[in-house]
Amino acid sequence: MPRSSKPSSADIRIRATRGWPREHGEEAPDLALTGSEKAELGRVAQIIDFRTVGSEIFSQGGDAAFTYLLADGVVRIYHTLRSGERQILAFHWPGDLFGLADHGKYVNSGENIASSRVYRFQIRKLERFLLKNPNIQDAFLVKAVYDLRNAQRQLIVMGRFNISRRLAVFLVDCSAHEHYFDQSKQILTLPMSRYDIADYLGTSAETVTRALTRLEGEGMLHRVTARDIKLQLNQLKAFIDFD
Amino acid sequence: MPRSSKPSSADIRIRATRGWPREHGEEAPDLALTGSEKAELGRVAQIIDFRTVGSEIFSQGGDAAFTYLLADGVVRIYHTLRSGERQILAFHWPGDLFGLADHGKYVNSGENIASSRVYRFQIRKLERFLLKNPNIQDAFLVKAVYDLRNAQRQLIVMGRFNISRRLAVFLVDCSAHEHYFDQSKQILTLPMSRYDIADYLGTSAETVTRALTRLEGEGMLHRVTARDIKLQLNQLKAFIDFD
DNA sequence: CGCGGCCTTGAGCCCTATCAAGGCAAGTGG
DNA sequence: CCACTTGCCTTGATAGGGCTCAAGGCCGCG
Repeated sequence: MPRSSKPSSADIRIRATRGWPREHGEEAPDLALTGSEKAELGRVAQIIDFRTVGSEIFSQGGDAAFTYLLADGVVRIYHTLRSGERQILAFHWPGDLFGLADHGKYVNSGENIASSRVYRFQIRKLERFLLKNPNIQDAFLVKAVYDLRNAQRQLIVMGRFNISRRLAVFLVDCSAHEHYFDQSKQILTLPMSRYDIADYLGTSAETVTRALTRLEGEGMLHRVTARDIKLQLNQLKAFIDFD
Repeated sequence: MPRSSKPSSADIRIRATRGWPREHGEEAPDLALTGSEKAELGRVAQIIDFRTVGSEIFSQGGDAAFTYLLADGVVRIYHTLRSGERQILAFHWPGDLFGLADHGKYVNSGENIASSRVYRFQIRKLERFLLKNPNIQDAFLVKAVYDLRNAQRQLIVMGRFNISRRLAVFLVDCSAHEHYFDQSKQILTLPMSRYDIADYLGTSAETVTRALTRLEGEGMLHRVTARDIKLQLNQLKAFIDFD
């Protein structure tokens, strides 16, 4: 059951770089918004808490009233085909914007896969607001371009990598998010299931498991538990051999 | 050999919708920019002609000085991996913006695959210009989001469709561009090779041919010549069964 | 302690990649 | 005007990666 509360602009952040993520597996920094810009943005926002995992934040085909900014937690964005197949298009982490719409309808669905806190902006209000605040509008543009680069990167991964490499890329990407990666132990705690990973990588849950087994056999990782995975980042990055 | 000339803002257009392409296979309309906005935008642009097919407009890893807007022709955007494999990320048609960069370097390469005319904007100038022209900046934001939706759509296609369906989607998408699709004869004239299509769909040229053979066998299309293909759009769309 | 969801492993098959070779069309030079 | 070249397209044979169906194991929770 989501609860909404008054906005506190304190921790408004939009995560993006003005370019391709630098060192692969490094978290992108926040865009530079001044305190007063954050405060203004906070004024057009509501905060909503999603405590229970797996609640729908918005739904494919539903009326698109809001654009969302994740403050805390992890969100999966997915599209469902008529056949019932599901493609996960992105996992979103704190500082990400989401809620693409078309002609007033959401194009995808969004669900939190960990207890989450989101800001939401009424789309019409936000549009007017951005037109009056070119610096903030610029931040949104930079973020959109950043997401576009990421989507293109994923297209490369899907188009040219086998499942093992796709998985390796995915794990390294996840390791960029401090909250889920214990730097000292090098242990990644996955917030999503094998099915989620499979639907993101364009494969099946079984194949994800098998790819994990293979990577483990190669000594690139070690499954402490199903969701806690010790990574050998250097080996994984060498294996990925991106670019 | 590209030739540059003075900008004439007459035909500046940015093709995008504020949402997911409506009827699949319909060309997106231009964003509403006033005549004076187009004129202002034209003032910060140069026009360049690329007569010979296959010239490089910009190159992965090269210093990113410009953002490009296609006035005429078709452009392929691709990324080359260390292994030499190539993934085509997009084909661009008139009204499209391209030239993503990171930290001053282009992330991908761009080449024209048909005689093309492009506007180019010096990136620094463009950024300053957009900050002073919120309506135009808004158009760029809408365009970026439009491209993001398209990239996500392609992710669905790559993640969940077999090659025949990917190809069908591709052909229907191409048929949206009047200049290459003879409405009365229902004949699509492909400006790109089988290799280009393969590298876009994440497969091989042989498999593209085989998929064409299969679709032709099903009566969904007919190869008049290798590049001229008569489409049965209704059947193809039914076969795609998107959403 | 038993249940249910998630994860893992196995067997068989199919789609697609790869390697190889031949066909076709356009352009070139004699 | 015709042989030759070259790039692109098509078809065939074969192998293998990944999907699907099936079943068993593990863990957290009631």
